[in-house]
Amino acid sequence: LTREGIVAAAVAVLRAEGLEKVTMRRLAHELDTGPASLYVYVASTADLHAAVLDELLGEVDLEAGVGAGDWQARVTGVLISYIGVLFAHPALARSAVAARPSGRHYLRLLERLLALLDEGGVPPAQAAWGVNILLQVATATAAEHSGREQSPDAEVEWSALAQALHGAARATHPHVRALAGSLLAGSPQERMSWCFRMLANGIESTPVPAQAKEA
Amino acid sequence: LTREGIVAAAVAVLRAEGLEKVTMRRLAHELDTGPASLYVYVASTADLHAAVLDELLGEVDLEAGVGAGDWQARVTGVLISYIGVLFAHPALARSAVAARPSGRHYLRLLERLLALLDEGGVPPAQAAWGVNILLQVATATAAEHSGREQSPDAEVEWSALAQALHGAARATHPHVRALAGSLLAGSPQERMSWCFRMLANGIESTPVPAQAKEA
DNA sequence: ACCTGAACACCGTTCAAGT
DNA sequence: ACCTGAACACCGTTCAAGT
Repeated sequence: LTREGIVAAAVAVLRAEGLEKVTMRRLAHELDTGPASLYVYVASTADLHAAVLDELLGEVDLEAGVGAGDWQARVTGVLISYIGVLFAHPALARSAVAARPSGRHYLRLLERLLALLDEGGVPPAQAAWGVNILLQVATATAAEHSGREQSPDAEVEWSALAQALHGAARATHPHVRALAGSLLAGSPQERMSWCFRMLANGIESTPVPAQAKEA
Repeated sequence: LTREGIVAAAVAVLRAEGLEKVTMRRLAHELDTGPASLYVYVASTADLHAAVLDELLGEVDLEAGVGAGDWQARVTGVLISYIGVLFAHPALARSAVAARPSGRHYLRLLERLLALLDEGGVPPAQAAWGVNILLQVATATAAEHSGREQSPDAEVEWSALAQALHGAARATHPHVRALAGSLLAGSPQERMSWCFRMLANGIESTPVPAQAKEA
């Protein structure tokens, strides 16, 4: 019984049955012991899920989009690969939104993104704050979309939104009414590409406050 | 026993003890019945939490930042008010990341943000896609920060990250090493203000693909 | 229709006691 | 030090049976 063994078993259960089944009791059963035994190596369920997340992050393709011309496309490529990895594990994406990861694969991803921003000539202080938002948006996007395909009432939720938007009263919600089409328009791919280009533009052109440059 | 009564009881429990206690069994106990009875009015725990979220959204101050000069400051004001509301209920913020809300208070917020972007002269198609990202970032920010103060090991997690960043090897993680200070710099307020200004700049200056303008 | 008791199939975490 | 049985205090959801 080791931490690595427990995490490996957790990843196996994740791939086979999803994060919902990655529980202390289930893992204990898998490793032929009782749940109490795991607490010697793992602080809590949250700790375990964080370890599983970092393991998965090893699959992100850091060279994605290297063929493409500009640095913005390369950043987009890496982040879309990151989203792809999280897409495969809906619940993990949701847990990643609240987590403050610091594992080795997370650091590797951070280093790569900072290198790409540097290549693009983005001022370092802006790159530092910007990379946080890039990862935050990517994580949230994965969490949001993965909510869709996972649960059976996701389709219901989506059409409830579409109905609410199109049914908004012209008198009280003129902008929602006028833009209902645009709000729902575009494929996920189109929206993600636009989103990351938009973020790159914003990060590139928005200076941070002077005193925050070195702290 | 009505849906409104159940939601009202849920909000009361949320305020008193947090979302973790807003469970079917607990609410049933509160309303002097069995958990099975609630399923006549509420489809699932997720449905219940979504209803509670929309209720809370009624507290967002849509006029925040109206004193300030430019539209960007007004958008930032509304979103910081939104973050403030979610901050008070950590777990709700996390659940909001995956949810696709469509309640009346959510629509009211959407309408206000679209109006502010319109005032700012942002092209409608860009405003439509942009408002999604603005709300997504605000929600994720609340979820992230609320993770901190809530759990006792949040401080541990944070210092683990700080250590990882400062301890990154110069050879393998040169950018992380060089920017460790900047990555952690700034107050939450400074970072949020920068973030929303950055997003406003990006949204304003990044055209959407032609075919997505009307769909 | 609406309501409910009881059951099914689970959870995380702690702790005293053992090896 | 490491491991464990057993317990404490819970969950969501379903369904047959009642009113």
